[in-house]
Amino acid sequence: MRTFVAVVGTGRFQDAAADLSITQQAVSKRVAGLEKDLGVRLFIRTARGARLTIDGQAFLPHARELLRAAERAVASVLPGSRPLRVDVIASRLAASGLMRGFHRAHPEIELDVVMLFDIETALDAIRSGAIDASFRAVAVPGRPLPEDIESVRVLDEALQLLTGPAHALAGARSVTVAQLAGHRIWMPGIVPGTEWAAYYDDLVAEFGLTLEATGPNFGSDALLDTIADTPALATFMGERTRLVWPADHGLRRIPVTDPTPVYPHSLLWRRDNPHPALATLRAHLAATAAGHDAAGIWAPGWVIPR
Amino acid sequence: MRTFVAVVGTGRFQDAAADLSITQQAVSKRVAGLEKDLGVRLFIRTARGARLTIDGQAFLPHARELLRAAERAVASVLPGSRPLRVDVIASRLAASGLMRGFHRAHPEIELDVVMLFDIETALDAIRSGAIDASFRAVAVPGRPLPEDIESVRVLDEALQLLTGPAHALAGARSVTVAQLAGHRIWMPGIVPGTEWAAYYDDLVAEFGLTLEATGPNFGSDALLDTIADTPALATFMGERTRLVWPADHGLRRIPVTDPTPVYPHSLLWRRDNPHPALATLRAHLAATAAGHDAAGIWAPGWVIPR
DNA sequence: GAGTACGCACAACTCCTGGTTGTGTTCTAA
DNA sequence: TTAGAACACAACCAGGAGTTGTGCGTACTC
Repeated sequence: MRTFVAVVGTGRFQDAAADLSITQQAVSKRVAGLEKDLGVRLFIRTARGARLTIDGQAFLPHARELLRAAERAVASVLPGSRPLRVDVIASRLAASGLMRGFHRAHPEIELDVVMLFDIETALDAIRSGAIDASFRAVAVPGRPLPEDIESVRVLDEALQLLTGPAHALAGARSVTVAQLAGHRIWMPGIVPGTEWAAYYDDLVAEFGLTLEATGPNFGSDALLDTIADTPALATFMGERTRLVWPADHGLRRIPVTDPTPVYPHSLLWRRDNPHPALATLRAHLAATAAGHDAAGIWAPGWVIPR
Repeated sequence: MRTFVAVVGTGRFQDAAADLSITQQAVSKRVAGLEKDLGVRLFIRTARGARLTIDGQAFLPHARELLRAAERAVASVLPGSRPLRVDVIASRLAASGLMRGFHRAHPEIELDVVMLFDIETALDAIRSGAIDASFRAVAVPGRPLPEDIESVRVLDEALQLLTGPAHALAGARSVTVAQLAGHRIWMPGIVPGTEWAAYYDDLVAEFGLTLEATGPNFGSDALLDTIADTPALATFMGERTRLVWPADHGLRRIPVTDPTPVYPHSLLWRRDNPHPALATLRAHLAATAAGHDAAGIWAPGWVIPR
């Protein structure tokens, strides 16, 4: 591909060869090989150089795109000036949505999103510089943040109940936490040992709910399918989470009150991280941050107060 | 890259090797080579397979994107079900803008845009199946369209005068063709022998204008630069053509009247071309087609009437 | 807690790919 | 007609990428 683009750029096999520091014959072989693989002729050879065929013209932008993709791939792991690398909690919550919003607002900023196992892993990765920032609930019970890590609360996301149309609560405009006792709430994909699991453990302990985390996580499609079809099951979902759901299969989102459980999202980063895009991300989140009134909400006691 | 993605997919070097029909050792070597080239570790090897490192997680989407780009590149020249391939006239006219509009309306349709030399080349390419359609002014003087080629007029684009702020006509709200006599109009990049050149030849002959096509075409940036800075020069530009011009350097677009020269764009295609996207393109153009009232416009006599 | 099975890495070897040098062919311009 | 420019073909060579064979570490099992 590189050779093909080089020939297009110079218009001559010879000059491309010089650019690539190989012989003209090698260029000829490479192009011939590419043409053979593709099954089409890419250049019209003339006595004054090489012109693109129509197939070559159609192929060219794709070849350039491939080279750009290769560059971005290399850049994504290049120590030094690599893209901003942010860890988001793997859940049906809004963190990845916030990053999508940031990307829309700053499409010029190269961004890589990863999902780490839990906050301990994330903190290690932040301290080692493997990632630049992390969206998490700060912190795990009983363990304060290390002092070289900074954090700022960026979003309190209320949890809503998601039910199918045949669920007993499907018609409710809102439900209280007390009303949820006795109903089966299905939360597959919660990994024990994560701060997300700790959050729901506390929720269960405090209000006597019935959460089932059984079964493997087949992805959100399968979850929504099951919820829609099973009258006895409901699940929790962040109010900001966008569902990818074909039109309307009758799924209901029902606000939870008395109190409203909120999942507190914080951004964590290392105090001395010099990545220029990190400041942009923090500014963006500060501008779009949203919380809830302290009254009537619930969060685990170990959450750092706003 | 393919090997890397295969290992991610299976979670085990062995299984990836089976998928790729090579040995586990070869997979190990490939991954080790990639890691060496990149300078980072991509997998954490365990006794139960291989997990991605953080770098590996960041790298993965880029690797997938690269493979998709490679697939699209191959597809672009694959005989049979390749993307719709459309030729647009290389000029400061609206044809490429129309294709951008089509792409916006139908982003799911794969599209390749090429620029052929002239309408003769385009007709040959249409007949041979090398391209599916062409935006052109039909036809060259004195030569009718072959009968296996269909055409439909999709856009009459009025020409406007483009001047810098210091040009003598810069303040005019509109100019007549007669007023243009004596002014130097600069049209670099017109290739002699094309139907575009024929159009301007006719325009010059009929109204006694002074068109200068001298000098190489350094691209539209250089052209606009020169126009903005040179009081004695102006150029023609299609009314629909979008300028890529930083904010406002004082360039003026001035409608031309008495009569208004219009450049007639037609879509040409081979009657028996079965490409499904071709019908979509024709429908899109029919829906967005725009013309001018016949009164007060000018086009060369050899243009096929609407 | 020892044995075993599994999974990846290393070593040695082979072969083919991809490079080089040398030469041929074709087109163009003087 | 001839000289030069540009790409293709042929022969050759080296290194890379594959194979087989083996070793080592880890985790499951009895």
